[in-house]
Amino acid sequence: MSDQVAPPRPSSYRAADSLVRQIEARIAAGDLVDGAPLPPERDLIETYGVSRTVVREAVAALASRGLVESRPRYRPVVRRPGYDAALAAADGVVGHLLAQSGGVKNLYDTRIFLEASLVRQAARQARKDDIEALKRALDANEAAIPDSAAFYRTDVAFHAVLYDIPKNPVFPALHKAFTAWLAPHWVKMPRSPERNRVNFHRHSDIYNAIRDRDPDAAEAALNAHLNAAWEYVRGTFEAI
Amino acid sequence: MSDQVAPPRPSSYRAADSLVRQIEARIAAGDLVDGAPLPPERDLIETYGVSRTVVREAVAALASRGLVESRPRYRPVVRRPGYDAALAAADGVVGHLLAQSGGVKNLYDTRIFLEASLVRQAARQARKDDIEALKRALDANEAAIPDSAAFYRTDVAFHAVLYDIPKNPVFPALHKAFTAWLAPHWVKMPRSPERNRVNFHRHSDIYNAIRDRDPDAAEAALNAHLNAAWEYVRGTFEAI
DNA sequence: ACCCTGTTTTGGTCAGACCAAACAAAAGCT
DNA sequence: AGCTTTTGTTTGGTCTGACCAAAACAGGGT
Repeated sequence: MSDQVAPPRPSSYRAADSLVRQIEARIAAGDLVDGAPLPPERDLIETYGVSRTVVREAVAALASRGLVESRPRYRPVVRRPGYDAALAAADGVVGHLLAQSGGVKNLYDTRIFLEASLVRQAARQARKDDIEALKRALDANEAAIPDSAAFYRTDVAFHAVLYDIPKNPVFPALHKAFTAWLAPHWVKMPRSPERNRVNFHRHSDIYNAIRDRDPDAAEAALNAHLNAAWEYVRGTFEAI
Repeated sequence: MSDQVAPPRPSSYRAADSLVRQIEARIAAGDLVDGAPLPPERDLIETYGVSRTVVREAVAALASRGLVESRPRYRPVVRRPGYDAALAAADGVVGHLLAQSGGVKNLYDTRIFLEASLVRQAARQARKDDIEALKRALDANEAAIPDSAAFYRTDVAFHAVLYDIPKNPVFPALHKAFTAWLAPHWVKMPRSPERNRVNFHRHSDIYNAIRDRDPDAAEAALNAHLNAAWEYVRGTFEAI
């Protein structure tokens, strides 16, 4: 009865890799649905005829790929991967990159570059409801000027609308990733209602340019906005 | 919900996590140099006073983060993370995304968007030596017209120059990632000297526009180029 | 020097065990 | 009944110790 169910031992490749592929297939096939817990490790042992070591390694690999979400003592939860999961997988490495010299600047420059292109695109192709959504985000931003915490949230939300306009799910995922990665430096930036008001006006400039279908003005406004913000953030890690 | 890209650490007291952090620190501190093999598992057991299980889990986690490179039966090799490692970490998930409906299109659209912005930027800010490098790549591309395999390589190399112009290491990493992810579909695209010649002329258009400092023309040429290419690629996975 | 061979390392896998947190059901209280 | 408490079970996390096979190493013969 202690006979092995797994017959072939390829011996050149890891058993865990094989298990990973099998579970991946089950997720892709819908056998393991999103949100449902993964079968217990001991069940997987029987099902696939491997040792617990292999199962655990496979689950860990799945988790690192974002296909399952495993909290310390809970059953791992299956996650059909989304575009944000892809970026989340890069999270660990990005942490190191940010710690390296110039890491924050490189990433932030990339964001500015991307976002400048987004507003340019928006000025040319945004639909009416996109512009309305942008307006709503702008209004919410204005209303939050007195409250710096709320202002930060509405600030992020305003920019998020920009990433939604192309209707490509990659962009919102990028926005989430950028804000998550840069937030640690961001929150250290001094904030005040006065600064909030200035930032709101920058947002307003961007909105107006998009509404007026002026790509160059939109791009210029956004660059001015984010470059100014950079100056404020830079002070928080002069040591690097 | 504040669904973060980085899974918030839920007061996890996993021994492996602690080990991961310690080894990370040693890599960051230069104690473990890039390219050197990681200490044997049994040494780590003694050094950190944990079981082999924990050590192996930690090494696996490190590997998934791209901090070490572990082939099946070799000593893991330390890798100081670069920007491409970050994208490589996302590789696993991206594979699933590409398999999903519209996945390839979403990613390719993102690439077109990015690259269009790059050429626009290049037309405005490329330095003389950038333009010379582009010219060299273009010439190599022309010379390779008769040889489809060589043409593909020089094609990629030409686009790579575009990503180098901003002098931001994030972009070349993105280029590597994009080509790696899209290559499987790309190689299935029918190729011929005639098609190569057409593509070369598109490249030539892009180069000329950049040299002439005409952002709009550069962007238009690139969009025409990549959108045309999409039409050829699309046929390779109509099933999706 | 070079190639072959036997020994030692070292990663990969397995088995069985224990603990503590999470979960679920039964028991107790209001 | 409805809710809280207790208890038993499940399940992930860790440890120990062992074995195998491939890689790295050390000699030995040519």
